[in-house]
Amino acid sequence: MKELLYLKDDQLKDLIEKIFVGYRETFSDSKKILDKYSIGLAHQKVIHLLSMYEGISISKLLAKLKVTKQSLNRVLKDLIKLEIIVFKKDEIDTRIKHVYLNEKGKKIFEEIFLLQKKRIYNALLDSSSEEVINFDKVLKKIING
Amino acid sequence: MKELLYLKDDQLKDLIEKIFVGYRETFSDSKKILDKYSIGLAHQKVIHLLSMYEGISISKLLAKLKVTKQSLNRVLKDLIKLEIIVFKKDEIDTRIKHVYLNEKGKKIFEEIFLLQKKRIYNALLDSSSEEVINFDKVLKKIING
DNA sequence: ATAATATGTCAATATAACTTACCTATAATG
DNA sequence: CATTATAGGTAAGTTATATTGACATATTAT
Repeated sequence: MKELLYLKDDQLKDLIEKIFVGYRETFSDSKKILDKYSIGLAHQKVIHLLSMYEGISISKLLAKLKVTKQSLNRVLKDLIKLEIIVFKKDEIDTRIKHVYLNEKGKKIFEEIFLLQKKRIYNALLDSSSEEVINFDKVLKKIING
Repeated sequence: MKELLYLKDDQLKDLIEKIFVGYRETFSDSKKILDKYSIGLAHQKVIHLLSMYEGISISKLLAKLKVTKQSLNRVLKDLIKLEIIVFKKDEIDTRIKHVYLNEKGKKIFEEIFLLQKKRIYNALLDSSSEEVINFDKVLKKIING
């Protein structure tokens, strides 16, 4: 954007609203499935990360979620009750706990993801690969702020 | 993306995580200012929309926020106590209430926005105008699902 | 031996939202 | 004019998610 010399506040406000709405809609499509298993948005996020990062440690999960361990533990306890996660101690450093979705957990994730990904999938399908690459690029820059 | 024939689940998972992180970071930069006025994220969103849509009606505000009116009213009462919003009845249909930020409200919004926009501003500044246009395009497609 | 790290837990509180129910005022429509 | 719809408000109780602060245990690193 250097060539434009300025970025108008109105454009920035508009983008901020869109980031909010995009997030909200992306994480509300799968609500029916969450209700089916009596879990919520916090559980969905944890399951999502467990699917992406199999065997992630508690501290890394905390770092990705940016919540306190008290908050995360409530969610993990619910997922244990649901019988969808398992833990394995690190073989070298036994303080570290690795968290995994079991088969049931993976199935439930697929149920959630099937609904959630539709919105993104359709948006990308309707875009050129360059548009998609640029979307990803800018989003990454926003995150790395 | 039609030319690619498929979109991998891993790419979609990654984007969904980024959408979450992008939202969270975008709405956490201004926390210090919110604390200063003893308000929270819900208030920030309302103030943001009032800055974008001056004189918006209650029902349109509700539609944009997608919350219940009980929830919105808690926030509006706090903003009234803070003395930063005013109402004007619609001249034609007096059932309709238009909501405005007053001068104090506009100043507080600017304080919040100054911190919040930096992240987006820098990301856009570091991008080509085509990247920015494509980011906006894809985000719009995600929203309009 | 001591300090740091990884994790867990108890208790209290805060924030933002929800459901259910009911209310007033005004406008639109037959 | 009577009825219905719309715009908005309110009360009570509840839920979801997160916080702070304090403390505890096991293990690893120095």
